[in-house]
Amino acid sequence: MGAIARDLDIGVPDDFKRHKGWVGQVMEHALGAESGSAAAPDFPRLGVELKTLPVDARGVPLESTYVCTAPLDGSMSTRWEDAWVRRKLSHVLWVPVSGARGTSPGEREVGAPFLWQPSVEEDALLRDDWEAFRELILLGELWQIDAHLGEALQMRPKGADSKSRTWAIDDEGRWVQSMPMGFYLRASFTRTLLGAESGDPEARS
DNA sequence: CAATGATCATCC
DNA sequence: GGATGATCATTG
Repeated sequence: MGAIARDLDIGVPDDFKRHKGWVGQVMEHALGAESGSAAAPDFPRLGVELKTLPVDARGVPLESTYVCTAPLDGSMSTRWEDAWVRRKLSHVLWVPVSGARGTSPGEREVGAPFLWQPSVEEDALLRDDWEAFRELILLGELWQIDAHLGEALQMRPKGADSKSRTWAIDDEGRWVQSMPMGFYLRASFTRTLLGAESGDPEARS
């Protein structure tokens, strides 16, 4: 990663404490992704999202993967087919980047990227989780939501800090201020995507 | 504030 | 050691 960044005249930080998105930014630049912070795919003409995936030396994901914000204001779609989460995950170019926690950004190593489209089974798994979250969100039962829910997809806070607030609708239909939440893919799920690539039979099970 | 990009810090 | 909840930077 350090060599790639230097080629692109991008600075190489000593750690991620204040540069959490650095790997993703460098890869976007390196691969010619266009969108920046816009709500569009990284490769608009291809409809492909780019996601880096931190993995350890064995190729096992170390972190969950952010997908998108969860709308808590009643604007969430009713059908999975229309879900923003689903669109974002319909075509993903995964770029594994190795380095255990503590490995400096410049020392991280890029692995073999692979283009992924959810299989029928994966789509169904994501759909089940999403529909359960949809129920809680649309019923306004936000207090029931935490990161323990969901087999593949989970919901976690997604704000500048714990004081961040967004508008939501509670269980009696009232507008309330609530913590912004996002959808994330569990590391256990992304691990199954890498399994077929790793050559490790155990990783596929 | 919300979208993009994620990892950190701490608890279990 | 892994997962949860918190946090950091940047852009429009």
